[in-house]
Amino acid sequence: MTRENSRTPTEAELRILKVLWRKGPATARGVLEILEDQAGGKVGYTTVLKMLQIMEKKELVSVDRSERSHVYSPRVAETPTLRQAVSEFVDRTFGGDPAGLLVHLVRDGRLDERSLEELERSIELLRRSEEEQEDR
Amino acid sequence: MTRENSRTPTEAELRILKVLWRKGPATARGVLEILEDQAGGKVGYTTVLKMLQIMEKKELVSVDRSERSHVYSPRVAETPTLRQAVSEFVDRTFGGDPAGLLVHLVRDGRLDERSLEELERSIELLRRSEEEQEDR
DNA sequence: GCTTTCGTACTACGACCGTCGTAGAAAGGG
DNA sequence: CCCTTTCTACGACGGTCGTAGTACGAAAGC
Repeated sequence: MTRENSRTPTEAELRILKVLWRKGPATARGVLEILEDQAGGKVGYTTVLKMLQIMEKKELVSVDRSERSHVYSPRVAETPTLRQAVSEFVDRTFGGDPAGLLVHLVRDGRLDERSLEELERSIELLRRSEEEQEDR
Repeated sequence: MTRENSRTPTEAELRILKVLWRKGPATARGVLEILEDQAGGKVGYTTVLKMLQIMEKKELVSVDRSERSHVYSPRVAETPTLRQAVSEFVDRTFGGDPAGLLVHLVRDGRLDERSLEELERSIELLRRSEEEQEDR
């Protein structure tokens, strides 16, 4: 399977993107430091740098080379990226039908009350937007 | 990262497992035929065979070699496998918090009205069961 | 019996993934 | 000016993934 050009970021790429989404533009060292903080992740500096360079090639990040320390910024937004990841996962794992996934999720008991409320809000929002479409 | 020994099946492995879950024990050719039926998937016979052999090594399937044509059976059950896949995905993509995933799912507009209603029912059910626990 | 068909075993390959080592440029301190 | 630190660039490596070619034996057909 000739790897499709636009796939979801890999695991390591996503870890880095999350840092950039939270912190905004950062240098390789900046990303490294945050990565090291979280959950015993010992990574080499050059590893992070290489990752960022690869991600630039994939157009996941942009880079400002005007200073000696290059500054990387996310080039993809969080929401669509995650949306695509979900969509791909649903396709691969549940043949494109989200219902099965939902059953697993809700039954897992990992949702707290706040999450449930937000979920209900989302449902209402979706219903309303669909009504609008029908009214047209 | 020394790949953990018990990870979720890969994409191709999952495709094959799905066949075995639906059809029960099958030969390499049997699996191939079903795979070819669905969605223009042209695969080589030896590819499927190799996959099955790898999956045996990973203990995803068991094999009966008493006949010339080896017969493969799934060795992992569907529900826990999918559950694990979901869990891994939630960890990787949403840092272990399923709420974000749900929001994406709902917003994706891939859920029809029936699914939404079922989801709401599940939420209510979950709330009630949690109340019970608190009452104890 | 001889040939054609069908099955498994073995090997390989290209792509990607995550990880670094090392080399060399650049900046800054003394 | 030289030395140390701090960057980037380049290349490599061990692993997995998906795919398949080829070899060879066993079975089946004639």
